[in-house]
Amino acid sequence: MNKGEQTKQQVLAAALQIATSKSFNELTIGRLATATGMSKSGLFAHFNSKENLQLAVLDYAEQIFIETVVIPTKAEPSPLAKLMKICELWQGWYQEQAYACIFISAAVEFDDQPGAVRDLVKSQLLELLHYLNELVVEAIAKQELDAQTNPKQFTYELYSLYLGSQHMTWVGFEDNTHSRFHLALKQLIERHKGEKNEQ
Amino acid sequence: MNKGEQTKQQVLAAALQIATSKSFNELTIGRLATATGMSKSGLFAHFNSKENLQLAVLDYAEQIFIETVVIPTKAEPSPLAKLMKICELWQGWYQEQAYACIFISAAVEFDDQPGAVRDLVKSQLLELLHYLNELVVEAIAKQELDAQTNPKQFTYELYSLYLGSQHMTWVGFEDNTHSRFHLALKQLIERHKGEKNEQ
DNA sequence: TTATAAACCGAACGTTCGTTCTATTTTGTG
DNA sequence: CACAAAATAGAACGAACGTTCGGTTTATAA
Repeated sequence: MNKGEQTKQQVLAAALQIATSKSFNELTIGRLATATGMSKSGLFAHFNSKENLQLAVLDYAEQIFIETVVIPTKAEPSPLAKLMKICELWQGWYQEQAYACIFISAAVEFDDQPGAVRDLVKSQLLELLHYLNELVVEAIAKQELDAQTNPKQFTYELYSLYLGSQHMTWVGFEDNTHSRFHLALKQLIERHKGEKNEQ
Repeated sequence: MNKGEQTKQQVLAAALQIATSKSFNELTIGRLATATGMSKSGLFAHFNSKENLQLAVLDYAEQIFIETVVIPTKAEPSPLAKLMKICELWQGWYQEQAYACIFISAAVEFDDQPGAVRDLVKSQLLELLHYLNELVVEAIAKQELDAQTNPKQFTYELYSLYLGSQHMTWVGFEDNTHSRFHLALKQLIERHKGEKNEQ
């Protein structure tokens, strides 16, 4: 690996740290330069624009997200087990040293300003939803979930609970062990498991 | 009403417009001055600090939120009807000209920076949750909902769906009529209505 | 109507922002 | 080792930020 790529990785790691523990607005070139002990211009040369830096950070974050919560899932024996494993790893992902998942806060911060960053965040989140949905479809195929289960509806409700778990924990309507989240999740799955249920 | 209070209200209206359609970070004194046709210093004199402006905007937003989605609820005959009415009005509240509810985006923007603004947002959101929870408790008392229903758990799941509806709509996993949200809501309520259900 | 207070403006402050230059140092290669 | 290329630094830019201050206009009450 070049010297260039090497320091770029270090810069990205520091940048992700800032964007996660603070926010994307606070991820400024000057601050990042200080954090890495570089000069503003020296650091800037790696990205050539603020927008490129933001895009690179999101790519880097996705890479780590995949390593941290998607890859470990592959070992699970069945689609439903994978799904549950993701839910478990999710909490650790965002809660390491931040209040919220970086993709979600990026979505909120960029939702109103058109551009490449917004487009990337949107596609990343959509990709995750599609992956989850795929697992749900597979779980139905393997009869782990009810045949009448609407996959997208299931995915929608599952992901809503994930969103809820972050928000509620921050606001103080959930404890640190996420017990409400886990209970809701358990019931969501059981509801789509056996016999005939509503609709 | 004084001249002072009068223009202050106009300023707050413009400020809320900016904070809603753009974001709180983009609510800058210079921009707000331009939007209202005032000078920076003249406008500044009404608040004496940026933080006071932000606090004032949140208060103003809460006021409008109450007028728009809480007050109209009072006319409903029962707690459960009130609850459903709120869910209906919610969508119109945030979707007027923004992607997200201002309180939620404020929560994300300030979640990592301690101070009066963060404390206010947190208390406002918690207050809403407590109000919802109160309605659930009343609905149980009037036997509109199952006696075994855990109110806070119900509130948690209800609000998670609300969070989901915003996020999913933005990301493109929900249609404009919020059909998944409404289906999930309907099933959540029916699940806690009749006979014996899970847990 | 006149005096006083409230409201507002214009200019400037020190900072920080993203970005652009021109050097200088460091790295990798023949 | 030498030399080109890549990486980094330093200084400066125009713009925007929040804030302060002195002065001018406007509203309000006697």
